[in-house]
Amino acid sequence: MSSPAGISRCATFAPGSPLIPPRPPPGYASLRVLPSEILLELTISNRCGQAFRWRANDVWEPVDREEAKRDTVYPAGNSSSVVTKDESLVDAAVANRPIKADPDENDTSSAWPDAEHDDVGVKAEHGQKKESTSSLTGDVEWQRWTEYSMALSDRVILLRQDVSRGYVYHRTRLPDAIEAQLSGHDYVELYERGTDAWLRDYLNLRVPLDQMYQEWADKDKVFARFAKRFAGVRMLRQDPWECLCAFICSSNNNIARIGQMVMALSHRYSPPLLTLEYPPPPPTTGTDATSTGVEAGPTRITYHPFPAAAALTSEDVEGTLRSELAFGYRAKYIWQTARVLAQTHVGPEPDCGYECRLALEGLNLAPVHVTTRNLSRPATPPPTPRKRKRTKTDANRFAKEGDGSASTESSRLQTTHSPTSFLHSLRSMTYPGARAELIKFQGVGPKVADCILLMSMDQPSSIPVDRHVYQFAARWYGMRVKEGTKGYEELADRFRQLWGEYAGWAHSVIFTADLRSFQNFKVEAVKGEKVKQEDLSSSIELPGLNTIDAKPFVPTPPTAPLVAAQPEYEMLLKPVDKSSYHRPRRPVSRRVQTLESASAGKEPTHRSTLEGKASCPLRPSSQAQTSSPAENAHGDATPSTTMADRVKITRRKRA
DNA sequence: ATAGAACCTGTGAA
DNA sequence: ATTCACAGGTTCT
Repeated sequence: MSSPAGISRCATFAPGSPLIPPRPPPGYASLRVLPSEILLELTISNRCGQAFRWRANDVWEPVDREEAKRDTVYPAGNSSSVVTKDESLVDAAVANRPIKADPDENDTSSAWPDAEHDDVGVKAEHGQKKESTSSLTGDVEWQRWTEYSMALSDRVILLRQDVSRGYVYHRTRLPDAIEAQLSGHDYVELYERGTDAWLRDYLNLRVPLDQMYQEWADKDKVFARFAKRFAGVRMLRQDPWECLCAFICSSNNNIARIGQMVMALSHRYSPPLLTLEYPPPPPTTGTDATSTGVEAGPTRITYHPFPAAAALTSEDVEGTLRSELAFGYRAKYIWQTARVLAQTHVGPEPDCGYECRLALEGLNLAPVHVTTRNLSRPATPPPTPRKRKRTKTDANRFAKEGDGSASTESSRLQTTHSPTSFLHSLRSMTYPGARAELIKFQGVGPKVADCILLMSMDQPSSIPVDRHVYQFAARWYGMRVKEGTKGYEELADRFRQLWGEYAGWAHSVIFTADLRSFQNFKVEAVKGEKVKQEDLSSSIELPGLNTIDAKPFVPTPPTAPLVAAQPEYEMLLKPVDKSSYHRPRRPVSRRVQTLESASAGKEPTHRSTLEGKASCPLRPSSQAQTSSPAENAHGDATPSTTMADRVKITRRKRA
């Protein structure tokens, strides 16, 4: 166990030897995962377009010189976690207690007291009161972490990745009232274990990613180009309801705004769970505020769970989403979807903490919590020759019926599922069956359905064919199809032919590599010299790829082989890809449309109001290193206006 | 059955 | 200062 001497700060990589024991920060538990199996930055970061609710905060900790004396023996090899039973773990956890949300705050514009501020993590004014940081004596060495955090229904999960050692560290934060009462034993037994189980499930750790990378790279030269630089792109197993909402928001939208919308939805329609405080960077780092001289205060973040469908069913939701949260035309889709779900599946929602409970019990499917008796639809793929297909318009009508006054037709369709359990139950359906169910919702088409299936419903072969896919299919694979239903399916099938059962996972690697947000990811910047983009745009010799005959591909239920983490991992630092491809121009007709809508008395696109300039430091400025100014709002979470800032004006014409 | 147009909003670039 | 294209599409005609 020879650890390199100088790996103190944000080591991009060092070989993750199983012999190197984990060194979790105080209060954190360890989960053994090599970076080739998952790289959080490429997976849960809200820049990836997969999950949208994780925050990324920089945290600095003084480097502990003397070896942390931990009594645990860490097994080498496969992913296995160690939950330290040491009481000091709990002590440390309780020491840094979360701050309560201000109860006196009076916010009329929102349902929850803090909703105007917390979703952006307001910087506190006073930078003097440093409570947790040790007094910084002369030459303290600081280590910077990126900490990801997200609220589940009953807790906040904190995640850090130690790439050099091959561990993910996690920690559970609870509301004040609960955390104060817990003994160390309870903390571990009631919460930390559940978090660990949830994390394994959520991160899909049973799938051997590194091994699949090798297989994909063998079959696909294009994939091989990205395999090293974009190692660790793993598909999450997200909550279906949240995933459904997020990808309804995704239509005709960019990743940054999708994330903002999902966050805004949470903060507006679910109560605050707890507030955490992130200290400002230590002065010694000299990364940030040295130029300004302004001592930054701590960043406070209040976490909200994702709201249940029932919270989005009241009449005013659509208008609120539209005028206050700037959802645009997607407001109606979200509202209708929530309404149809809540009125169709009338069983009680699972209690708080169901995510971890499900994972702890090893139950992948929803029907555990709710009896699924009078299902109107079979749990197996529906026999397609139905008399009269239930159309989206029908669903729309159904949504608009009064709450209690269910027509005979409606009541016949009701189930004892809850919205949550119904969506979970789609995980046990076949790909076409679950897809058909999803497409019934307004705002869900083939692409969005495939996103949901891939990212939350155990359909790893599902390939969402979007603009990117058409583009790189043509450019890199020579697959040219006409955009449209037929081309969509053909393209997806051909990629399934190429990549196999987990084709959707491979697709995600290419997709991520194709994001402009990651255009410079792990690319050594040659000083002053721009790397030419011809590398990627130039045609690549790919004999055979163009002639894959599109046999119908029948997706199979996912298998879950145990992960065999590869101990070796090499990072490629070749400055190969600095691509920015040129997207195809859209039809000129859009110009007309824009002009027309602008002249239709809408609010101006750019508001000049400055009053609501509250920044949105989802990530501290030091972390936003987007080098491409052309990045469409990816690089920084600093909108010109806040959600609460906008004035409601438009009474939309409803056709 | 298949094309086009329309749809909200925010941002960088021209 | 203004305008425009574009962003992980879907719905309607």
